[in-house]
Amino acid sequence: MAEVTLKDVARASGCSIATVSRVLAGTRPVGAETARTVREAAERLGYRPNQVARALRSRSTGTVGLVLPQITNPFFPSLVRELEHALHAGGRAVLLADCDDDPLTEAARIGALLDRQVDALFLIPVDEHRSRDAVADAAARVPLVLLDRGCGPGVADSVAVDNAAGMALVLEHLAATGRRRPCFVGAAGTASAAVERRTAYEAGAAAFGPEAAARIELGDFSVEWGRAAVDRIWPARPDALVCANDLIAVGALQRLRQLGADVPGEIAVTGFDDIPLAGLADPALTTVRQPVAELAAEATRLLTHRPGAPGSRRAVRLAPQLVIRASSTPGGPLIPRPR
Amino acid sequence: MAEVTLKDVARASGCSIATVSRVLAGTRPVGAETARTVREAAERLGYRPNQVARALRSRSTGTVGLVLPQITNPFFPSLVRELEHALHAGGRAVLLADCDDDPLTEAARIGALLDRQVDALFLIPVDEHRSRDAVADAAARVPLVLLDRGCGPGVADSVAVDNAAGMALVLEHLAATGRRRPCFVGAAGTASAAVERRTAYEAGAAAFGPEAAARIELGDFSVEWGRAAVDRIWPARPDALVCANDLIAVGALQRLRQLGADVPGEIAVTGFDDIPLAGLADPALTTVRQPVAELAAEATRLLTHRPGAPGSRRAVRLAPQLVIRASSTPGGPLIPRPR
DNA sequence: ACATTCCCGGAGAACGTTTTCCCGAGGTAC
DNA sequence: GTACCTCGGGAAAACGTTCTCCGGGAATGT
Repeated sequence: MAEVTLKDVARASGCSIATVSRVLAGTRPVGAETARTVREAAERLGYRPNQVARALRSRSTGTVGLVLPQITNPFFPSLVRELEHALHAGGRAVLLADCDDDPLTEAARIGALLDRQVDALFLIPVDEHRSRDAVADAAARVPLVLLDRGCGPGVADSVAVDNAAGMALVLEHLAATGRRRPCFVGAAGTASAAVERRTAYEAGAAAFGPEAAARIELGDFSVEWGRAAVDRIWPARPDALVCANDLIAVGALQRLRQLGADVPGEIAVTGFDDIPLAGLADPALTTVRQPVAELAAEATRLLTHRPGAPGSRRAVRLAPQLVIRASSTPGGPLIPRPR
Repeated sequence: MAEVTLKDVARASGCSIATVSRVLAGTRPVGAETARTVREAAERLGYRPNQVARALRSRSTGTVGLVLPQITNPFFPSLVRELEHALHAGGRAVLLADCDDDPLTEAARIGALLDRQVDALFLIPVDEHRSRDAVADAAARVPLVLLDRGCGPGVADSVAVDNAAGMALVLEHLAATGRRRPCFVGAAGTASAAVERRTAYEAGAAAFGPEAAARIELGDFSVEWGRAAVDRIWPARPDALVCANDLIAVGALQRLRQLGADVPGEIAVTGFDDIPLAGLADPALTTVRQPVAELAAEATRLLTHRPGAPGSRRAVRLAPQLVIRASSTPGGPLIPRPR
């Protein structure tokens, strides 16, 4: 029951440690007969290579750190899931670090992971600016892929949804279903998602007339803000509420219902991200689905492809998908258009 | 920029590797003067101990595996968060493994984590029975704490909420607010949470009369089942729907609304777990809050306290808390009673 | 027949720590 | 003065791999 090592297998199979290692790792051709003997002995003894020793010698732990602001943010679990599966499929393990939305904790966690010799880092930065130094330092030491949110230009490779395209899909849909007076409920601050979605709204809303692009309320990415925003907006009677994420939209739906507004009859509401909650809201929320599996696949692809050339940072943007549900379609959900 | 090792610090401070190690690890008293020199050199060079080498030598990685069925299950993220914080506070790191609700994947993940020499495992088993062998094997190798769900008696230490107490709180509350005809919507199968909550309902419902304990519908722990269950139950016009978890309850709320039922006027609905969605449902869901932080604290306490005596498995049960919201109180939420 | 290559396998260094063992200096007890 | 601690410190083993180097034999070429 005690650990069986290469030495044990070597002794049992009557050859040297080096040979056993070569057979099991397949790093160099070995005579067919000896290979058979070794494999049999390894099997019989139940040998499992010690990954720590392997890591020390080969300078690669087969471990990737995953640093995120708050696992309780409802958008992250599905992303974590996909990343975990993608990495485990490649035989790598995931060291998880939750930052509690605090840049200092984030820096500490990154340091702890680096001390543990992670081969690479997946990181969703807490803050566009305040995460930057720690992220840049880390990116200088290991391959690092930024996910979902940016962290200043040229700091590291990044993979994210194309926020502008998503917002365009929403506005296009609203226009096609006859909405005329949209209004945007977004988040203040410099987080990339907040900025990109806001500016994309401004750009796209021009098609609804000059004043539509100006109907913007900014708070944060929370349900509470969604509720509060409705109180500020509803008197102006917009016929569509474009929310910067699903939490805001859910809050808006709740408050609109309290006020007796008819969604989607009087006013359409849309979200962004397609968190699980979106489909469960009442009415079910029209939203922009992030291509989570593709994000994960692209992220893992990035870190295998890049040894660490510091010159060219890559920023991959993936196409989102519009998910049309009841909150924007009086006659019930439509079939999403192909794009 | 290349890794600075003990050897470098030794050279810079003019003493031996052993001494440096002793100073930095504090394992043996060292002369005050040398200690100062060493610490200064370490600081100046920016020395960070290589955790992999440390792990190899000391046979302890300072790493704990966390194995769970599905990170996308809305109850888990907060638990993961608390566990992660509790462990990181102790200087340990978390290797995350998501099993995709599949016992085979679970066994593979457990094996992968053991190969990585985790010091211990936190595990939420996928299935009461089909997880058992893999869990028992793992528990024989490292300290293992079962969380939230059981896995047969005597397999490993476990920490979970006291489901019976939670269900009792619910029934007590319903009785106190005048409900007379409760009905239970639970999950079939042998999962410990499903069984315990079901039997606790049966025991507690006896106070409502003999037929109340028999009003039980069993499906699974999903929103869909909650919706479906309402269709089977509503014709009998119960005045309270006791759901085995929040997802079921949310599904029930949705369907009841579609049917035009008045919640909580005509019928109260309660859940279990207090997932984030519970507070956002409409009406907000009365439910039983799991003491997530305490679960995590107790779990970490268990694995430090127990070297691995195979004789006595400990099963810790923690008291839940009733969270009273609008779904069970016609006059708006009451103040939760102290207990 | 001899040089060259190739193939298979072993001995041992290396990875960066922790820890055991040892040594010398200085103090104390007799 | 000798015996015996204690204390600060160094040399080197050990952890379990991977990988480099080396050697012996067979095969091939001239």
